[in-house]
Amino acid sequence: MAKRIGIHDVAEAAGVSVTTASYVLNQKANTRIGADTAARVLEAAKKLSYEPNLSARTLASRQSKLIGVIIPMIGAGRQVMFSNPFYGDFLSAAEYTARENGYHLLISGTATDQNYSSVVKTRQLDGIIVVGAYPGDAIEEIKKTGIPIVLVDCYIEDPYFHKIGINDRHCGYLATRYLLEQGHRRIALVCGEPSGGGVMEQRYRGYQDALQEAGIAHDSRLMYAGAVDYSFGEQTAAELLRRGNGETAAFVTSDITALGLLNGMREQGKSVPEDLSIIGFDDVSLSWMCVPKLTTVHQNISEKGSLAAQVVVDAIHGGEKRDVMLPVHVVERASVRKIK
Amino acid sequence: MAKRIGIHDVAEAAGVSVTTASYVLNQKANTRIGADTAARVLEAAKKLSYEPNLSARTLASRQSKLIGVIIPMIGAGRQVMFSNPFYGDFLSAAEYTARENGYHLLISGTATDQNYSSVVKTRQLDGIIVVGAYPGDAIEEIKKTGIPIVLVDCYIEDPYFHKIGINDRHCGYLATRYLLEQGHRRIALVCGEPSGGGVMEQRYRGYQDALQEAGIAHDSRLMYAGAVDYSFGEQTAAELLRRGNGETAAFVTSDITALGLLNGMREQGKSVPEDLSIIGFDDVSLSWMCVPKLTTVHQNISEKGSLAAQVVVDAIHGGEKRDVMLPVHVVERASVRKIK
DNA sequence: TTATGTTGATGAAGCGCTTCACCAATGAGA
DNA sequence: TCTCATTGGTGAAGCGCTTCATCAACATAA
Repeated sequence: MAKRIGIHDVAEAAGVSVTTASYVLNQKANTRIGADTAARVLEAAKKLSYEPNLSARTLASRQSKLIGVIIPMIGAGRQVMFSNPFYGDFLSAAEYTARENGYHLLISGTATDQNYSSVVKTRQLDGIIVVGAYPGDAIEEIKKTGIPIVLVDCYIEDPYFHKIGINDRHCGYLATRYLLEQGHRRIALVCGEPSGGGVMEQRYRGYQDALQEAGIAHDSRLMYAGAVDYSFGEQTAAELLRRGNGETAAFVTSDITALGLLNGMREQGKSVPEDLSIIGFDDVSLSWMCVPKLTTVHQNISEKGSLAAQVVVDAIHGGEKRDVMLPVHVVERASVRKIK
Repeated sequence: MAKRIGIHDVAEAAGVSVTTASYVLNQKANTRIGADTAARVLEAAKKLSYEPNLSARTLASRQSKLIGVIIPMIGAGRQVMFSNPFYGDFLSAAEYTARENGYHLLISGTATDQNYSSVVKTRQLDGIIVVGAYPGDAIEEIKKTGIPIVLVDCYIEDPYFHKIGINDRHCGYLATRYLLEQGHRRIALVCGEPSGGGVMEQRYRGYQDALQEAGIAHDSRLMYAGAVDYSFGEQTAAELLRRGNGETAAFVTSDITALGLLNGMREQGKSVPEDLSIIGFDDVSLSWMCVPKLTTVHQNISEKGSLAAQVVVDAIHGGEKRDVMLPVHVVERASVRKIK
């Protein structure tokens, strides 16, 4: 383990003071350093392959260059954190963009919404990204620390937060209208808990909007609410057949659940889209990893992740309040059939 | 943003010196502090809801309580980092165990094997977990930093590294033997690049072992080597039918690829397991998220992730060299049929 | 009595970096 | 000539914590 080389060594090698080296290395603005001096420092740093000690930097500057990510709905224990591939894609993109901006991501693994504010403090997080929080969650606690917070897919009214999301209500409307356009009249809604002010509630409303527009009375017997996972979709297949309400199509508010429903139907001896048309939501990779490929509401998950990182970085640098709505569209594949 | 309270405040509140507070808070051994004094400090810390500043701690103690994770095969750009759900499960478990031990995980998102040693230095990582590295990778660089390194699913002969894995060769043998036991004779092998000394090579060998044991000559025309992803499996379905070598079964060395093959076959108008039996590898959640459910070689991914974290933590604390082989077994589901 | 431990607690020196306040030198303006 | 900016650069004080060396007080052994 070679002797760790510090800024002191760089300064010495370049024949300048530590202060000067620090200024150059940090490309500080409003600080007058001659071009040639700067070049000398940079060269020395490169030659010694100097790597700054971030702990020291953080301590002195009060900036950790670390961004926290909270995903409240992740499972307990050491179970499936990314059961929904949405998060994998999201995080991957966020990580990339954060890194490009000189930040690292600290991902909260367990249901740590409670004690996450402790991490914020101990690790001196510069900013934080929260995905899918419901009103009433413990974000308020973090808010107290005063760092920028970006809410993704959250419907929390508070000007303090930056926001990124899609128009979930409109999405629900689009998906349902698409089904209607294909001639369907009895349309099931399979979704996560549609209460509590989250995205599910919005998508549910959109579903109602479309039905209403088409002059179809809302029939609560066509609603199947439960978890946002594969199993619920699978169970719903059985339940749907048991109830026998004659649905010809289903709007499922997440691809993972849609996949469960699709496979569940097949296990029940039914086929998709012949016996039931299905439209999903998210357009995760899973949606084309099945037969038939899933028709779904596409949202650009990578873009969302990347933007979340960008917004939080900008906010850290004093950027203004952001509130972004990303575009979506229905992508037609093979799980919906047209009926005359 | 309330004034940040430090160890100084705790010490003051407890009426002791900062040193004493520090000793108590860190539960330092070999340090004589009276029980009542310790209690006072702890109480003060709790009352003030003191959270240590990890940067300061890291700087002073040279321990970051941060563990790096490198996954070399992740994609470029902001694309799919966790395209293979294996990683999600693995990381989730590793994160949990690390956290339980007072460590956080720093996950490398892009193909940073090159510059990762820079992260090791700048963030002062205490240890590192490397998944699926091939010999010749830039781990040597990191090795120079002297921190404990745990290699997961790697076949690199070097006593410096701790190792966790499964007996991939035996796994390949088990999977193939299972197929043989079900009466199959012409068995395709669909795998990632079986060269370069990685797990794929081992599984390939196991496949050969089983064939040899059964007195079946190895037929290279039954081999399909390519990427470890869904698309390759899908393509292989077409290729397999094109070649027309009469395989009745396939051993696919990863579930994600197996799923691609399974769905690909269906798209080609064939059915599984009637026209082709498939056995996968890993037993990721995807393997039961399909119809028919996938027969596969089960490995406990969560256990692997958890153990990786535990081993690196132990190593940081001076634990001895570990070299663990986790057990595996074939889990029978519905993608393999018995032929007489 | 003195020497020797033992227990409980502390002062102060950093860890490697940032940043404020300040300084020396030079040029411009009057 | 003197003053006042401007440019280029530096000294030193921390950031909040750990940890080494040291100490006071008291008990025990000789």
